[in-house]
Amino acid sequence: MSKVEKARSEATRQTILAVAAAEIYENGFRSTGLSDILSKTGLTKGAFYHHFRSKAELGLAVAQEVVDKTIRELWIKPLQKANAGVESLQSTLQYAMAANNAKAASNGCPLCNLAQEMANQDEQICAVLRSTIDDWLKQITQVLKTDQKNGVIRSNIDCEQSAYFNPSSLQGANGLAKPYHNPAPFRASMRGLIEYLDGLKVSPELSTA
Amino acid sequence: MSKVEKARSEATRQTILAVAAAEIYENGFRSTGLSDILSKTGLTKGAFYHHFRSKAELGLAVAQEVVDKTIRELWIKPLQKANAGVESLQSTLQYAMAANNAKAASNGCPLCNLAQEMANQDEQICAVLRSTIDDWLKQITQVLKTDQKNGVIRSNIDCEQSAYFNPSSLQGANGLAKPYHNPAPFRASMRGLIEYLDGLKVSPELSTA
DNA sequence: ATTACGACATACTGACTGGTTTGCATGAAG
DNA sequence: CTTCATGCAAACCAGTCAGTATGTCGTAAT
Repeated sequence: MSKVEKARSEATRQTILAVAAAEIYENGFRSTGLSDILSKTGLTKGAFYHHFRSKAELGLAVAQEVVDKTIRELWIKPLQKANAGVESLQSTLQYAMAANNAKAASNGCPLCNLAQEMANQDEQICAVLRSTIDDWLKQITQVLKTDQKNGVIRSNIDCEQSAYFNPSSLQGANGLAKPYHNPAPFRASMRGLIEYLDGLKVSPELSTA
Repeated sequence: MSKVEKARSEATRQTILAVAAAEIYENGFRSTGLSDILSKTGLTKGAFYHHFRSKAELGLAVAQEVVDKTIRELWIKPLQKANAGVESLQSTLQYAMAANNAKAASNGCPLCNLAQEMANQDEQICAVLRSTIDDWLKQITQVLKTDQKNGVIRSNIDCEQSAYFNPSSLQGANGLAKPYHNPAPFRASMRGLIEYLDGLKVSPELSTA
């Protein structure tokens, strides 16, 4: 296997992964047929089953190679810079609010979608999602504790619990908005979450006033 | 059609509805085959298609005759008693927290599940879910406004927006907990929501301290 | 030049899906 | 006692699904 061959092979695999992730994001895992993926990639079943042993394995790959990475890139990494505090957390939310549009509103959050659909169907995918969420929670907890140590947020706050509340509300904002097909409910919920975070601060200044 | 016949017919319809709702709640609409429903009811296809014209119509019926009613009974009605305020809202959340167990954690919220799965698949179901949510939001808004008028919660609170935040966070708490198969994440998120509601009050006394 | 293997394409299979058709039992109406 | 619609059962149908078996082409090592 030459380097050129290997690269081309990996490229088709990535093509399948990307298209599958997009399709699953929009219509769900179960509703996405292999035929949908194949026609959109221009590939055939032979290609698919050369790279994946089953549709379930594809789902797992999407979870750990697309969804997980997306969450880390968009939600965890921005919190990893030095001295990141509640403000950083809030700015990720502000950004998500601004970026949300009708299509994103209908589609929701890729992580949440998978979790929702596969919770009772595929334990392996659940495990992947749990590890993603766990790391997300850890990062938020650290951010809160940093601010707590710096006297930015109140000392009686349970940082772990408050950390839970963040991805939770974010998922909820996504989920509630889906049947509305527009970003308004999402944004309203997000403003609520931002206010909640304001409430954690020692001197609660309403940033959304 | 005699009264006896009519009653028996309606009974089988309700049987189908109930079993279908349970099955959909656990595994989703798409993953629930008619065969699953039929075998669990002991009925046949003939019976099913006598009462429903299609599987889609069954989904719609489940949405408006089971899910909608459940939400109203469990979440909206408790807020309709006279002088219901934030405390009433918080006690519904406390109740949900206590009632949640491993199975409920895995299954999530029936409304959220349907919304999540059908957002891009069935606009009629979306419409039903929207009307349920809308009524829910209206009721919460009224509860908040009542307390606002009574000076229980702060006057600068945007009641509509805060109302959105409630079902949203509730759905999120359900969604986040699903892949964990246990109630802990759900409860942590719910405590966060209860604290948020505490924060709306004029004199914020931490009820969860 | 030959062999061998990786990267796919083509064609096919069996299971299962939602949906239809037809038949039959029962109880009410004339 | 017959007639007839209702409520359902049983068998069947066409389409779709994931998955497989086999073939082909290009590259690369020998």
